[in-house]
Amino acid sequence: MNARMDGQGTKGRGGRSTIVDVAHRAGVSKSTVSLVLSGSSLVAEATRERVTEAMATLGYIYHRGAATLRGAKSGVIGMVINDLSNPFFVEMAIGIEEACQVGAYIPFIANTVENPVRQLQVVRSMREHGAAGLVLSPALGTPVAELKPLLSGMPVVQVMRRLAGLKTSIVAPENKDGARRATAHLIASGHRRIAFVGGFDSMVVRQDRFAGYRLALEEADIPFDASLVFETMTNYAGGGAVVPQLTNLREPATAALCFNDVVAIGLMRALAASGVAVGREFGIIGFDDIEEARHTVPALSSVAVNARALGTRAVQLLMRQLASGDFEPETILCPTTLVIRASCGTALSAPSNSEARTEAKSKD
Amino acid sequence: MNARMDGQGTKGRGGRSTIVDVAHRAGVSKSTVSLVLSGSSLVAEATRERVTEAMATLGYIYHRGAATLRGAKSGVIGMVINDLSNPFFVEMAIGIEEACQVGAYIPFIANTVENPVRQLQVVRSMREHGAAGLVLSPALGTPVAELKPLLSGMPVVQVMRRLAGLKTSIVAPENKDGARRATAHLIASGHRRIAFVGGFDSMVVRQDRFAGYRLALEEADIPFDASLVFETMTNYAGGGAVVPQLTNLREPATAALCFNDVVAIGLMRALAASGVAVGREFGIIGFDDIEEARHTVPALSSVAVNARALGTRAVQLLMRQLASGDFEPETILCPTTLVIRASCGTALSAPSNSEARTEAKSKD
DNA sequence: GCAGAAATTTGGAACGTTACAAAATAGGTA
DNA sequence: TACCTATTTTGTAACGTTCCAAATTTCTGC
Repeated sequence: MNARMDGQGTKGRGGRSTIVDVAHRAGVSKSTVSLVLSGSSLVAEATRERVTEAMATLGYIYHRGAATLRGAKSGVIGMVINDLSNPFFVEMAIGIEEACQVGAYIPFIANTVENPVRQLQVVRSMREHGAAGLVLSPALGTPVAELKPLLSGMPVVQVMRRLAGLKTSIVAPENKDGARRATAHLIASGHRRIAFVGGFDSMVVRQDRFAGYRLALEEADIPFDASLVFETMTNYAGGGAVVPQLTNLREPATAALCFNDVVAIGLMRALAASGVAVGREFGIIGFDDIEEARHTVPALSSVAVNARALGTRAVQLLMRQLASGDFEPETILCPTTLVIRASCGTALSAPSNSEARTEAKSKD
Repeated sequence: MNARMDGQGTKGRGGRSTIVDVAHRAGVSKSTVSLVLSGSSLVAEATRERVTEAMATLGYIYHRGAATLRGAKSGVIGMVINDLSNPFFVEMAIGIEEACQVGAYIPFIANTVENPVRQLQVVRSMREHGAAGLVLSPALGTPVAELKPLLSGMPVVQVMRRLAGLKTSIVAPENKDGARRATAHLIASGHRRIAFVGGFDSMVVRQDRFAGYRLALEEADIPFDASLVFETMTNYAGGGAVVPQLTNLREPATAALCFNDVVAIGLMRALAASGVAVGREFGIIGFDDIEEARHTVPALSSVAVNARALGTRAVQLLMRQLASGDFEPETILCPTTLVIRASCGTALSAPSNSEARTEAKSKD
């Protein structure tokens, strides 16, 4: 209408070229460009080509913000992970990504570093950016009351962990059953003084695993001894930290079920450093079966949680809800596998637990 | 103007409440709400409180898409990482996050799994979502021609790796110098047949490290022998794969500088499995100094690259450019440290290299 | 060559936000 | 009280996109 703009580019002044610029260049209306963008079959092949070409030469970039304004779905799934320095969660994140990819969603990861404040920021930010849904592995000590309003109206799947007061879909391993089987294995190998090491009582996951541990004791008529339970950080250092108390028990423990592999490895290293022959004198079973468990000396027995599968299932559930529009909470429990290696010392006398898997030495 | 809407909520029908709903509820105009949102000092304290309260009760969520439409900056930094299953890059990612946090930016991570196609998708998606800048650790084999147009007009820092034809800011370790010092250490310990293991010639990082290796040989007047150079995948398996050829050399090698720690550990395990006493019979030095290097048996000597610092510096640079609006490419090289442990067997006879650090046994 | 159908294309009018200029209100002072 | 200055508040016009109804073009069969 008014004077025509400067030669090439014809950008909308902000540097970024718009759908209108493209339309101009291709000699069509912006509606047509929009149609091309959405892959509509209405537009004629020749036109489509002309438009596509114009987009390429102008370096057009789709402005998703403008689109969501009109109600378009963003195609982004937010994944909020508590601790990416833990290889277990990394593995889970990879599973999440894989599943997103097949569903044509793009995952944006945020690492909360177990910091509830940061988690709040990050969830809000994802929300503001129009994420279609969230996969959440919540930080420890998350204040549910503050988090909840940020999640309303969008599908959320809590994976691996779950918050006490937050009613969303959940994908988690069968923690209780896994811990029960691991403990039963130790018992069947002759242990009766079995410690439970790692985590804090406030963690729901620990509650589950701990419950499995107690259940196995109960089933074997072994009295529960609270002095065998050690709360500690869930990292290498945490595992190492309990050694002084563990070795100073009046009635010594002969084995330990650890909250996770990282704790188990920390414990194993510290015990070895203080002269205890792990595997022969002391049995250890971890939880999660991270990659490293295969490479420690002795190799660590562990309750295998398929982290990748966990992530994958979570996204599949989320995508299903997204597709159906029905966000009704749903819970999926994934089975675990007891993997017997050298650290529990008793591979030979392994009981007839059909669900246990003893790894061949040559497997590595 | 027309009939008033239904009681509570008064949402804009899409479920999400808007600035207008808030304004209505607080009895002010939407302009005022916008002012409150941006923390302007123009608005009276009483009004601000009323508005804030209205936002809380309505569960208002800021629509960043609408804001960017008006030219607002998004406050998001995209971080595109080639491989999050590699602990080195995870550590770097954590550094990136930390730095983002202090700068009040929110990082969104995307893992490209070394897949250039996925990388393209992910970069485009970040762009579409209005990321203010990008920290990029590019995937191997990235087609620069396709990537370049997606990056125009936004500040980008390549970290750790760099693409041959892509002119952006760069933050990288002093690869050449680190490799030179590590090789010199092996030479000073009496080795003359030193292999270079891992990576492919197309990787710029490997070119740098390889150049340092050759420089050290040259400085010691040791002729270069191409049969000592092994190209292989940069993972555990890659390191293990070279053992057959390595042990079948006419003139055997007595030591190896590896492209990175993961390769070195793979090599170490495979050598140990075939009966070679690493540390005594064969010296190995890795690169990156990942956490695991401290825990292998024997402990792995390595050229320490401070991954976290690398990430931090990259973001700092990016934020500086974002603040100044000057996106002129800049290169930052971070120094490396040679960490001598047991795997190169010669800690005792360590040369007078003032920059080398020999780790005390008690350090662990 | 024409009506009717089918295939394409096209103007707006939103969507939720911000910036700007202008309006309203409050606070002093003569 | 009337006037001037600060202090607050508010319409209005974008921003780049999609959607819908309506307009235009291209095909059919006669």
